[in-house]
Amino acid sequence: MGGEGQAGRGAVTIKDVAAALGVSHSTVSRALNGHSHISPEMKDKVRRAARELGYVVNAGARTLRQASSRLIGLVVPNVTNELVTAMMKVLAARCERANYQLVLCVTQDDAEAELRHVEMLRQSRATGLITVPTPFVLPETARMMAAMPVVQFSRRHAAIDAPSVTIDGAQGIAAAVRHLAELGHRRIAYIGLPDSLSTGAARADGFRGALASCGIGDADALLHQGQGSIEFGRATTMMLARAAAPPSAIIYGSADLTLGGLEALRRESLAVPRDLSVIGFGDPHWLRIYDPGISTIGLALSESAEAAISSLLRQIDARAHGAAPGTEPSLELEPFLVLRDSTARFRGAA
Amino acid sequence: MGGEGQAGRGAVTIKDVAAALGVSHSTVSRALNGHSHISPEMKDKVRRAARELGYVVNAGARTLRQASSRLIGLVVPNVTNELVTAMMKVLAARCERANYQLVLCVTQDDAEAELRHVEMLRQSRATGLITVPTPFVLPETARMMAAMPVVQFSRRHAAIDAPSVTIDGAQGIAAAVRHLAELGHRRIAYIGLPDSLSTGAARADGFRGALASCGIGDADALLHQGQGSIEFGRATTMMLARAAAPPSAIIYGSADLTLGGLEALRRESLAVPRDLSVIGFGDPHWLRIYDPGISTIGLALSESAEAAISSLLRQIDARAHGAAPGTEPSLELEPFLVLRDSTARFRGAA
DNA sequence: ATGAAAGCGCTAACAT
DNA sequence: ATGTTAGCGCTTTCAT
Repeated sequence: MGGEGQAGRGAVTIKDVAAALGVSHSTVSRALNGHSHISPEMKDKVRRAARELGYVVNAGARTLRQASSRLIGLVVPNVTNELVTAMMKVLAARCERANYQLVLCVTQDDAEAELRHVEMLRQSRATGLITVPTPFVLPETARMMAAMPVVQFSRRHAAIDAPSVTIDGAQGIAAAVRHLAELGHRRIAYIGLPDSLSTGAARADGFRGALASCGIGDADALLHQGQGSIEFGRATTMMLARAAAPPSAIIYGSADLTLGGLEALRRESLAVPRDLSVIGFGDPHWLRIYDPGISTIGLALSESAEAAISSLLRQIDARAHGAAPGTEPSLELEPFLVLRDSTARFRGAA
Repeated sequence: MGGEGQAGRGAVTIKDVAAALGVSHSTVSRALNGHSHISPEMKDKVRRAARELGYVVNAGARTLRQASSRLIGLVVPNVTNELVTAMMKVLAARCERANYQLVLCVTQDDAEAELRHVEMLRQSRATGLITVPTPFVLPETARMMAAMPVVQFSRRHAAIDAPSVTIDGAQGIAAAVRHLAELGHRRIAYIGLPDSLSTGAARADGFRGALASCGIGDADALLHQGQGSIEFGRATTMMLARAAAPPSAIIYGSADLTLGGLEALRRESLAVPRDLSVIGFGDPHWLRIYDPGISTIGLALSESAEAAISSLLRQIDARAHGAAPGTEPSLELEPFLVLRDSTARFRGAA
């Protein structure tokens, strides 16, 4: 049934199909691409012949002709973050429907890797890209990005001249602080991401600001920023739990930090929320298996992904129609507090 | 500082660089690609001019010439599975080093989507692909795959003529059963994936076989297969816990089922392992935050990913050297029991 | 060491 | 409605 469908050189081309039918190759092209002035029978004959010969259109040749490929880049630091997986999922679906291919680029937060990836995307004439930029984007990277439709997602970097879709982490953390303050807590700790990440800086700011506006001073002693690893969350929580003057509540600044924190709390057999109130960040399903259920700062995952993608698609459209660029607005979504059973009224020194 | 670096038509080409230097465009090509017979000074001049003009090689044109692109496809049902994320991570790293781009294709276990993705990969002359095949691969999909280097990962499908790297789920489940039987358990339940998935079928087989070889009959009453969702794990666990004759132990057949199960156990306040022994599947970090720590069937994640990638790369190499195909062996890795504190000696009726 | 020229597979004028 | 032709940007002979 049909030819061998060889890849590479020697593959069957429209010329082969044309020859087999005794027509010109442009007729084949037209038929295959559903052009207007082509007789239905011819269209059918061509279609049939093409599939019988195992013809597969050469996207490269088409790209060369049309000067733009149907690739969309997704440049992310890792592949396990909640926001990233949501983005992959939604973007993959959208790409499939719109006949784009999704090129996944993992930077591991290495600026050089980021540059190499963006370079390759430019080389393959990617239509656009969505990026969670590394902390220290190279000037060259920013310059390359300037030449294509780009959306910054989750994080943003000043050097990149592209709209962003982010989550208002400051508000999220502030809401958590306020909730705890209302419950009477004063010694509230925050374990978060480093200032090098735009997300880390914003969340820490939110923490400080909320503390101040709640009339709680001496923020810094309870503010811990470090690598966003499970390990750091665990170690810092352990340290805090064993401190001479432990906090009565801890807020986490990322899902991994929360995970490490919960592991530490279980090991230390801390009674939550009796001895310690806890608020996590993000809402992975496993927060529900901890006993008690962990209150947390929820993020509108697919919503933010959708927003970013729409922004990118609008830029792509604008470019296709030769419209003026630079009008795309940035967006900052509000997170929301998900209250479960891990916070309680402050009941005196632990 | 350099030109605008326009994308699409009007971008600067080697001809522009050549013109600017008053040399021929083939000289530019040679210089840029580091060919042998080219003077060092010329190489330098060209390099400098290229970067000053903002030249970016057109990968499409190169592909057209060389009849193969530097794309590797990863075709997966979803993007959250432990094995899949491990694969993405490892493959992304390998691709970056070897100058490939990783095209992520998410099928959602829909055979039609799978076909469309594989078709697009063929069209863009992808060098090869790694796939976690859908349960019901279309003949057309299998045929397209026959034309390129392919490795099946985690699952395998009979219609696809390509080596596979899988995990011996039957062994994993059997080991879990044996462990529980040694602890005196007789009423052992298994909650797993459906038979439509090769993984689901194998694991269920392993369960039945181990039960029989441990002299425990009446398997079917305690064998529950269904959608691998958190919800199914939760509902089935709930049902089992409340049954007239509940099991004294439960084994889960996927990480999501485990997650749902643990949620149910927490809700029902079942004492693990006193009232119920539990063994999970896979080893996501959150198994450590449940109290007690959950014993589980551990998988060699990166190892299996590496193996699959190596197999693919070997096929690609072989093809490049015109070697005979079809000699690549399949591999089945052994999972291992990770013992924590969720299993205990059977102590009579609950 | 460099230049000239051909051609990869396709699409899109421009003919007819 | 179909055929002819040119050319996208690149690599690669074949000359020189």
